[in-house]
Amino acid sequence: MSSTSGSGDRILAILDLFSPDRREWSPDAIMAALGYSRPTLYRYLKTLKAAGYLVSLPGDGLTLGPRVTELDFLMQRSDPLIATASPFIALLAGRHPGVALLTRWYGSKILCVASDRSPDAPVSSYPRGQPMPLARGAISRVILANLARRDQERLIAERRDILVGPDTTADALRETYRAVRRAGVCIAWGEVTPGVVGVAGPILAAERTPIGAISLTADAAQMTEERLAAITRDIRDSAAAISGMFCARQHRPGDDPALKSVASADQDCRDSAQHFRRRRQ
Amino acid sequence: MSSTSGSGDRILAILDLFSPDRREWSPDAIMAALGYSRPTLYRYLKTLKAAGYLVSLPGDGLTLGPRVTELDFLMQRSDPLIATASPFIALLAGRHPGVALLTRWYGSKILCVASDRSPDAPVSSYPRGQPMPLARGAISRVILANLARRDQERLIAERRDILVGPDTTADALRETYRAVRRAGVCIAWGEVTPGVVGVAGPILAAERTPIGAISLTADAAQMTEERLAAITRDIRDSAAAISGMFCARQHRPGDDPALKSVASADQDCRDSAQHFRRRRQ
DNA sequence: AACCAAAATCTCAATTATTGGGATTCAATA
DNA sequence: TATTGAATCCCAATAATTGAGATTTTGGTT
Repeated sequence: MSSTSGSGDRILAILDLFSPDRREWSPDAIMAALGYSRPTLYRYLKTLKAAGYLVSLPGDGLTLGPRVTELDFLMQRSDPLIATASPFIALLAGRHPGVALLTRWYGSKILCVASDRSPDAPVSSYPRGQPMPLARGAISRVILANLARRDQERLIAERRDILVGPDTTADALRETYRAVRRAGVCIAWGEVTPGVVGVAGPILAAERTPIGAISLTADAAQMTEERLAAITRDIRDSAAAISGMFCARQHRPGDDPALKSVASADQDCRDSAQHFRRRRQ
Repeated sequence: MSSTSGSGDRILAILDLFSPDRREWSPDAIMAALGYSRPTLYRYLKTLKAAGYLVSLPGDGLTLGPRVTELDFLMQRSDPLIATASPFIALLAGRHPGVALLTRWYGSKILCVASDRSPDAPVSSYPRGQPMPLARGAISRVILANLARRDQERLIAERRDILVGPDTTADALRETYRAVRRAGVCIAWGEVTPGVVGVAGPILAAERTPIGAISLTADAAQMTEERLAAITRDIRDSAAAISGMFCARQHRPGDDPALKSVASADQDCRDSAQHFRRRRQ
């Protein structure tokens, strides 16, 4: 990460200030937080406001503006990963009572980008758009486990504070990751939400780097051994199928992979999964 | 709009390329479209990709990335206009069969930022995130009608192509706007969607500038005169109430106006509307 | 209506950070 | 392994960004 475009970074840094804890910022607060001079900041704000990324509040304050909604609307229809994975999510939620999620890995964050739930599922606490914890749960673990060695090490070093705790050493982590990676799936009991079991599989891009995960969370109290085995199998197959289809996409660019039906997803799930796993060797 | 931050604008311009018609862009296409040099473009792209605004597709292409989803998630919970207007939208959709929308005006676009529909409503073609046409429909007209004189003129001049057509002169437009402004509400029959009637009221900020609109669209075939009168009254009152509440907000900053119930919105609808209209004189 | 304080914008010189041509490295494919 | 195209690096030139301070605008108050 050598050369970045400084000015652009400084503008985007303003958007980074907005968080669930602080959804309104005054110009002065931004100045203090980022150390920009007044004219410079107002120039940046003019740009961001003109484009709709920020809007003024009555009084003096700023919040995120409608342009982000517009972009998200587009993004939802643009991301081929979402298009590819949607039928699988529906399939999972249809077969097993629970909440199926598609999450994406970016920067060093995990974000839910699509979800589906069975009619009788407990309400999910992680709807679309919600960042997921990096240190806990099946999703995060299955992603971290599939990182390239050096990325994994970098992350362990950088986020030592949250990844390594009183009951986890760095070495234990590495061992866990190795096992998860080999298994191709990860199961976690009540790590994110008590009383809920989560099963997650990795979505891997061509170079074998994880770009996201597919998962199902279900009520732990109603979980049986067979059911868990079935879920695990479905998750693993779905993850493999999605990975394979997503990579294959590159050969038919511009081809809008019209949302596939749940039925055909089911088929793909069996077919592609095998092919893909075979190729992995 | 004299001094803008050039570098930042050039970065954001990249995001503007993405549209429903073209959701994938290759670096070369961007270079051609915007005329940036190769190193510069790649620097920009690195910034945008690192922040998650763009992601690489398999092959070589880029699409919008998960960061916009994250921001939208936040925005939805940050925008006090949405918080203020939500109960009114619910109220409208509850009282009248149809689709109630909250739209925001920014730049020179109209965007739907929240919606609700009655159980028996025909499906809306304008969900959250969807841009609305500038030249047709009750929403656009009620917003344009309430623009400050010079903004209105500027817009008429700039978007002459879509605003002034074979059956509309600029003067007729101005006259229409004047009438709509005076009425405080606008009704349009089948302009956006055939067979559908739309009623919209303006949401005005402190300085009387429109920042959005609240509207209800309903099946024209099932519309009666009384019903339309009732809707019109509700829309006008809601719009006035929201405008008043939104402006009042500035005196209790940081105060999270916890979502009000539909019942209390109903009350506000009557109360505030009168106050606000009185103040308008 | 006139006034006041705070917010937003402007001016402009200094300088710094950005730019782009060309060379180079990296990565994927045959 | 050779080959092509994509992505990055290098570095001097320059054009664009920056910020102190002055100025205007805005919104609220007496």
